Amino acid sequence: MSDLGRDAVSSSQELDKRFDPRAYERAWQRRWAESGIFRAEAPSTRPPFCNMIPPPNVTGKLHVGHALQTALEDLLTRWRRMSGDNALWLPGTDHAGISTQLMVERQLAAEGTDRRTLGRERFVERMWAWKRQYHANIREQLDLLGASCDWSRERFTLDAGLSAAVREAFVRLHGEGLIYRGEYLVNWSPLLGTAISDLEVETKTVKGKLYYIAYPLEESPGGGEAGEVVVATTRPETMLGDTAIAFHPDDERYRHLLGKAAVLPLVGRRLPFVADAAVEPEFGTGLVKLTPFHDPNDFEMARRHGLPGVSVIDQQGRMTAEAGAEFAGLDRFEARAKVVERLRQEGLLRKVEDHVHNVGHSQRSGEPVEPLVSMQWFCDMSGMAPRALAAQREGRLRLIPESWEKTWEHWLENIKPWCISRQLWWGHQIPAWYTEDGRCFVARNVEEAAAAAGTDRLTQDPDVLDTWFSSGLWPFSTLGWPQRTVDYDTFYPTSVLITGYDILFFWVARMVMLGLHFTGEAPFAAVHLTGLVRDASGVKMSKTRGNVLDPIELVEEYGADAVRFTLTSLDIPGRDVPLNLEQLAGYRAFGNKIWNAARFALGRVGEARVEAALDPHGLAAPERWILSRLSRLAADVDSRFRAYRFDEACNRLYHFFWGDLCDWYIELAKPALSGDAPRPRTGEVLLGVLDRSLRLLHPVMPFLTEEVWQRLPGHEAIHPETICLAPYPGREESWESAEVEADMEVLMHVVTRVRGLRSEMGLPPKARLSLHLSAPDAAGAAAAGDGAAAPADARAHFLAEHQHLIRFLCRVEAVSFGPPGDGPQAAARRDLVDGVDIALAVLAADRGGLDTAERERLTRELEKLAGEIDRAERRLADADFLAKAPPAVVAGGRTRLAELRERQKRIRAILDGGA
RNA sequence: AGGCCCGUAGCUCAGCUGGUUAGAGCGCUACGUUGACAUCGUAGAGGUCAGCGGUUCAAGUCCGCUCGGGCCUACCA
Repeated sequence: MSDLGRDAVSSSQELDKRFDPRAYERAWQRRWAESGIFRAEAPSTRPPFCNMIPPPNVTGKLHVGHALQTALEDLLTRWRRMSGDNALWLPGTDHAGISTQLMVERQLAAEGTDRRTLGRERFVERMWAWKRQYHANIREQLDLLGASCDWSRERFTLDAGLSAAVREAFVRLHGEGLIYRGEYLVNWSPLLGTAISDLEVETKTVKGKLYYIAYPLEESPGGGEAGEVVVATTRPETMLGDTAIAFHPDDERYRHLLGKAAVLPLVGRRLPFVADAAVEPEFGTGLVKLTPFHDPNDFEMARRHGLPGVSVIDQQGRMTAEAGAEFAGLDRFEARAKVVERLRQEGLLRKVEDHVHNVGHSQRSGEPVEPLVSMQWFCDMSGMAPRALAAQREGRLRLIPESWEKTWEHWLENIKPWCISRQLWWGHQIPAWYTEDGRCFVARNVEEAAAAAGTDRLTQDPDVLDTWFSSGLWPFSTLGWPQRTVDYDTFYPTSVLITGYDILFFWVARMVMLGLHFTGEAPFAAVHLTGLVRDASGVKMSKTRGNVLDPIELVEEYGADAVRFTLTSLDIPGRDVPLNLEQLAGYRAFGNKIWNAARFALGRVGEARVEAALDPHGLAAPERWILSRLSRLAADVDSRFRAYRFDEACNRLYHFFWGDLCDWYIELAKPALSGDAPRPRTGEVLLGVLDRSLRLLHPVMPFLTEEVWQRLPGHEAIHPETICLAPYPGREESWESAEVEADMEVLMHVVTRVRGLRSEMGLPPKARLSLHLSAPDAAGAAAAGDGAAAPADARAHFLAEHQHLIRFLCRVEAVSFGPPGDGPQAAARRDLVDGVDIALAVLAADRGGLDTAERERLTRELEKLAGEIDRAERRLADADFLAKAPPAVVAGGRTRLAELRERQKRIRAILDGGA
């Protein structure tokens, strides 16, 4: 395949004293890419694992949210690849219609031109040039993050294959009557000059006014006095398009108006009264003016009552000729002021109130959306939604975390037609052609349309499709659909999708619906929804706030591995991701720790080599302990990965490496490695543990682990070339021993307590100490504890056997064993931990008195103990507790109480004696 | 209006199916350059787990309510 493993990236075989991710990250990414090790097989006999990148927009650079998703997707892919799966992570980008077009239009504006001047063809060329440039940036950024994508399968939503898939999907849906064209009220963005879907409308709470306007009643035929009615509105300019007035059918105040009419001020149109339950009697005056063509509610009501509508606002947000000569051409907000002014002149403005209400804004361009009637293409989702719901309910599609299920259900149960046409130039042009006499033919291409139309004098529909239409096909269009390709057969349906919850409806739901519709299967078995990345204080990142962090700058400063580890460990289900720099620095320090632990090991393991198998027989306790811990770690990591709890997996990896391996095992190994107290195969175990730790860490920290692993003598026995393809370590039951772990735990607790005593006594650094240990404890609690714990004398034996380790770790001059009374009488301090009696003696010359600070501390300790003893006693005196709690819990309580009492006694003795 | 999430140490957050003494990282304090690491080591201070009530022998952990914060969905013009 390649010469990947032949020599490490840096020429020297030894690890540099300085840890610097920049020295190797880029180089490894390059080597991996060149070697082709991330290319998936098709067909393959290995189990498939596939995840599709949520295609980033080709609008520019990746943000931290992308980095989070990349870290998780790469983690899963690397983990499954090492576990032997045929892993495919398919990369690609999205043409992102509106956003990309806006970027290029901004560029054109800076050059003093615009797209209309350029013309459609040249504009689209320009768009492609942009795409090529930014696409390269995105590839580069994914590389820097260590993404192990299969670039040979890269896709772009506008490339030929995907475009064919889009046309196929459109034609089929149209044939099934699910895509149709019609004139309806849509959300219109005057600034963008296009219709947008419901999802692209953002509701904002704004302070506005509520205008009360008097509408004179039509004079009755008999010539009786007419009077007036008052309606309330937030948008007076729309009155020019009113065609009726409505009230609630039960509203006694207005019932008599049924069959009558009012006269629209300024216009003179006759407005009939209608009764409709949608009217809220409590709001305003209980009378609603109906403007069917500029308000969704009114549109519905007008339809129910067979009322016409008048378009008074055009696609630029200006008043139309139908609004009357006085207003035609005015901007909608100018028109508002003018209408109000005119009403005031006419004496018809009764009242103006401040009013806080919700107004739909265009998500991309920010201005208030204008509901208006226009000819658009729609996709009817009402048949697809129930299938998507069923897939989730029946477990064919898992949402992780599950808390999203209700939201998912709510949206799908209230699905509305999807407006899929956009009045833009960048995107998939709608595959519909019109004859000169206006007939419409939907087809895969113009030839097909011409054949159907019987003429080639055809014009293609100028509109393009909503970006989300093509991305909705992503999981299968990228694999060659509608062709039945080998890739499709090998990888579809895919394994998992990782994306942000903000596009659950935009993208995930549509992929599921379209996937089920076209392929009969949910496009992925699980969706892991990540939170939104926020800044350190939990505030959403935004350019205007200036709190945006660029993932690539973070990689430069902290290294990709630290960025990945940080983001991964912050992926807590159902929570957003607060990113702070201290944390990044902390995980970079973790990298440093790994680096230095490896340096230590490489310098000390002698002739040992990494072995594929490690036999625990004949090993001493510290070696058996670390192997036991390692096996449990591997089991934990596996279960946490499977549960999508990457945060927990990271925490366990971190604490194993730093705590178990560095803080304890390496320290325990030092005396053995330096020849002071040799033990069997210490070097082999240290190297073996390091090898497996690196492999376990690799999916999270690919660069560092590869760089270090390549230096381990004998690593070729695990994989000849790269850690990326080395087997992922699993549980090793023969390594596990609860007994050894329990014994070692006592030893470690004793060591920690002795260090504590030493520090509490405020001794000079060079103070010479001797330690006397005894077990069973003098309290004679007779509590040998539960079955798992060793009998006390065996425990003493174990400690005695490992006294050289205790001496080394506690840095005491001498350790002795025996009944408590045998200890040095000059014992300055005594304590009890895990049933082991500790007596620490100091040479008189090194010892000062019991100072005030220590006296205070001990007094506080005594108070705390008293409280705990009290609680434990009361609990053990409770008959209900004794009767109902499991025996193990009761026994545990007794042991603990005995130990608490004993500690209390000792501390009292110290306070009395040390005076 | 409906739904979801959150309120645990100074900060950012863990705490799985309820079980002894509530954890981590960072920050803080004291001490320490022993031959992997000062991007370090050892020890330490710091929490009435938002509040109230309930279930239970036992509740950050389960249930209800209240308060506070965030988000999503929604056609009161």
